[in-house]
Amino acid sequence: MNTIFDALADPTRRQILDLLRDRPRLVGELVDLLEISQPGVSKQLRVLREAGLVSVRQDAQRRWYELRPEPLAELEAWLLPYRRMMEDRFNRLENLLDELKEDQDE
Amino acid sequence: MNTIFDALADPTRRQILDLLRDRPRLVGELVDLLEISQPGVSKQLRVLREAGLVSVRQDAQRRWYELRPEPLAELEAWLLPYRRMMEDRFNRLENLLDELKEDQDE
DNA sequence: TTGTTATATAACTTGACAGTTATATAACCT
DNA sequence: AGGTTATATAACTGTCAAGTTATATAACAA
Repeated sequence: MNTIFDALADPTRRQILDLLRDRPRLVGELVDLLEISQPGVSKQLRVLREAGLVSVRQDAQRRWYELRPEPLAELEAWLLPYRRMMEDRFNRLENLLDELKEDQDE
Repeated sequence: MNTIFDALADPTRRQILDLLRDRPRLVGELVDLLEISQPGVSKQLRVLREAGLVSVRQDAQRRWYELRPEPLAELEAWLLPYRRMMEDRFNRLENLLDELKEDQDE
């Protein structure tokens, strides 16, 4: 279940995902927008496809790549316990500040 | 700003973070729990330290490593627009199902 | 057909990085 | 001091993956 983290580890792939957030795009469009070769883009799209993060629709010779955000739920799930920790820490900090304020008011 | 994704890309580092969620730990404890050498652990701890994900407290020859979840907020921020997409998709699906149900009731 | 367009795949190169062993550092203990 | 414990750093190795160029595939256009 390593694959989501792997897929997101590469900045080019994250850039592709960001671009696909606007709308589906052809490979050629992505090649124009990114600064790597067409086979390079195709390779990254393959990784994203295998991670389930994009889907493809064929249209004659063209392929429309579309974002599929569902697998990111796994990331969210991983983050959950850490988010709780962050909230706890934040609350503890707030309480501390409140106490300091009360001390000052005395 | 690539560092958070990089830091989380490696499964050993994620394992370390998970272990530190329970409580701060000594390097030696982590060495026992993981299946890599002590220098290997120290190396990953260095990466996590540089990403701000752990802090260290020295205690004689020992070093307590503690989780610092704050930098994960960056990940959360990155996820935000994707989460919105997921919610939209989910809502659209719900509406579709509702409509189907209505059609059936007629 | 033949040529062109759009994308994928193969083969290769290079750089980065996770892990290793060996060694340095430095604080403790007797 | 001398030995031990805990960790970090250095130097090395092997693997993997991101990018490249060259080529294959396959759908369209004339």
